[in-house]
Amino acid sequence: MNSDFTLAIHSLTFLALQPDRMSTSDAISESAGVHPVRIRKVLSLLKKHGFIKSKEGTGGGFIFAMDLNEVNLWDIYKITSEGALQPKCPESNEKCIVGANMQRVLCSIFFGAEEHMGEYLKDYTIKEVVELVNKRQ
Amino acid sequence: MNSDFTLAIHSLTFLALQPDRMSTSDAISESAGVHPVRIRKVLSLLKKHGFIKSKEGTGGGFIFAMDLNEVNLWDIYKITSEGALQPKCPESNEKCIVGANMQRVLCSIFFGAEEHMGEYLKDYTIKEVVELVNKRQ
DNA sequence: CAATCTGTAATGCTTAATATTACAGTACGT
DNA sequence: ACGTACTGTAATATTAAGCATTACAGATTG
Repeated sequence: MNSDFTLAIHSLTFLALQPDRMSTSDAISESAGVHPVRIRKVLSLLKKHGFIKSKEGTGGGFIFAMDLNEVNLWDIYKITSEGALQPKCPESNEKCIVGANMQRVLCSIFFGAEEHMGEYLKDYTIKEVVELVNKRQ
Repeated sequence: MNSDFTLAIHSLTFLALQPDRMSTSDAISESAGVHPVRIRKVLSLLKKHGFIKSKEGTGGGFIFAMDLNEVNLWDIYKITSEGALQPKCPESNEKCIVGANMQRVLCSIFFGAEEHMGEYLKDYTIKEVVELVNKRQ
């Protein structure tokens, strides 16, 4: 699984716990244990989709822009990892009935699998992730 | 998604269409467009779990060992890719409540996602994959 | 105008996936 | 018995993907 997805969840959860002030990419990256530039790349995506707001300059940073209940993991998956389940089939042999059709069949099956997983992920909002994180401190 | 999974499906589908004779790793690898050694590695796994039988020497190869209805994609997923959905979380910051708990929370969520996807994959047997492959020749 | 941020491109590094080579072991045909 | 055609697997090389790092422009504040 793409780690952009987990970094996005991590970042949003972090921001959810700081609802009143801006958090810097440095602070989030320190919490997540990755490079600040990587966090900014992920946050840039989240901003583009309206989940967070950002502000440049001194005292700037990132802050949640929606209600915690409105954001679920499927939303985040879609923007960070859609298609990640799809198998990267090599060029298979068109002369063979299996080779010629397998890619089409698998793509359709995996697309369904992703949709199915989506139903599961929709049940987790950031609010619930925050609660789970808070449970054992 | 791990390509061992799709190669296993490809191989089993190939064998399903040759129920009466043995197929060589060369023939399967040509159909799948990958190196024979890689196919043998995957087939070795399938054999270990009883899905296929193999025979060495002249006229040898691989052949299906079960009923096509008995093998579903979840069975294959489990032996080739179990845990593939799990995020590879970097060492996050234990001093931060988010960093300290996120991995545990995500692991549990992703485990659930995999189980959920399993319910979907169980509905596809190799027999059905064969039928889908045959549909448009 | 100096300090502190975001935003993003470019480059380098590290690890995972895959291909390739090599060779031992097994079965068959003659 | 011996050459040929296979599987089985380890070791190595190559390629691709993921990620870190560097660099720097632009925005904002005091």
